[in-house]
Amino acid sequence: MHAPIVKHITNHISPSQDDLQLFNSVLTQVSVSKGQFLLKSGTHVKHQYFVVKGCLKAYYLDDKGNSHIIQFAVENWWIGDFEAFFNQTPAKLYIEAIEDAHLLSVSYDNLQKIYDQAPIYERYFRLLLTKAFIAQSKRILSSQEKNTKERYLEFCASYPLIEDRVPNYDIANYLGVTPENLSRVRRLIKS
Amino acid sequence: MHAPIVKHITNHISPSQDDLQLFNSVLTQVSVSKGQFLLKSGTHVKHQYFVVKGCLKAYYLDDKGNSHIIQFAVENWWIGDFEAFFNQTPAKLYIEAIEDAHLLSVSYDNLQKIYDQAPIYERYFRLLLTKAFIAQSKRILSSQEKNTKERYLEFCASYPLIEDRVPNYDIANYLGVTPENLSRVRRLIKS
DNA sequence: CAATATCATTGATGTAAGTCAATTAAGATA
DNA sequence: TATCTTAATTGACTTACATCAATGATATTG
Repeated sequence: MHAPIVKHITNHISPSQDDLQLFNSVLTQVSVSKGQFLLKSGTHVKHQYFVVKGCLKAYYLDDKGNSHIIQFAVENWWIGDFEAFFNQTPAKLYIEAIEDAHLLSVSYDNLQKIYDQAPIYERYFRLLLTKAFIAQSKRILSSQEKNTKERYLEFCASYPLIEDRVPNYDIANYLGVTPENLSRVRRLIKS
Repeated sequence: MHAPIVKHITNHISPSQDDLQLFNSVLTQVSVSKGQFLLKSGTHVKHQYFVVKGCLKAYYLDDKGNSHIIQFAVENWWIGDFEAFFNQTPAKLYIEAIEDAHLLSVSYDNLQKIYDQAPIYERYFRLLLTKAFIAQSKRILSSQEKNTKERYLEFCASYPLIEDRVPNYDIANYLGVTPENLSRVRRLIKS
């Protein structure tokens, strides 16, 4: 049994031992070292990933070649190209390790099997999605009502585990501002 | 049986007649006329709403008194203060009818009951949430990589049913720009 | 059908953040 | 530890969009 994910699951739902056993039976261990890719745009998305150890980023490359970080992930976060996984269409995202990482993966087919055999996992992912949806709503609101300084402080407060593990230019990218602008904002905050 | 919502449900899952009967049994009809509120910030959020007829907006009022439209809803959309409903905390949103509207409501307690009695509805809402989550991701990306003109065109293409039923200042607000700016952008598009 | 809000448009000006270019600081590698 | 690479900072300048103020166009209502 993979302790970290079991804990994450039981924090959200109350599965039977059999349910837990079932989920564990389909997990595969994956490792990526810093700078390597867990997923590349254009490829088939077979898995979603749970982070046991390490730090990763998911980003999108637009028509102009600019990257846009969608999500960071550290210990006990799920990461993947959610849309491509759900629709089983080619990946639009790159997922890259910012630190050496150790993950657990679950495949699309196995997940469908699990939903049918243990419907409690419908609830697990419904709850995760609900929380992710709410977090996203806040990100949209924040980008509309707040300036860069406020958004940066909010980011540091919300993701203290991430702030020190990720370069500033990645944080700037996530916030949708330039590294230059974030640098100036950080100077203002310090003084 | 309420035909529109039955159709919406069966577009996503395959419930038994009993499952459908159960869901229908907890629905309540609600009507609001244009300009009236379905929900106000600070109140207890008992329900989520399915739009049978009409058009509504959900918005947030920030510290500075500025409003931010989170969501529009027309026929066959769900609307509500999702976060407050899920956490059963006081509403942060206002939901106001842009047109006279006719809705179906489901209460928090009844929804929990339904989840337990007919787990297939866990799947229904998981699927809805997944789609909403993906749509939100696109909204975040769009606001980062595109200018006002591109975002406005994208909005019109994505929500043709909404574009003509909502005043321009509401669309501007949803896009996070001023009505003046949207007006100028629309002029550029026409010429 | 006036009278009166409400909404959309236009112009003039201000500002936060972007861009481009150079410099300094910090990490990585040999 | 010296070298090379990558990241962060700073300055000068540009730009998209906001703000403020006025006017023109639609609705709404007595």
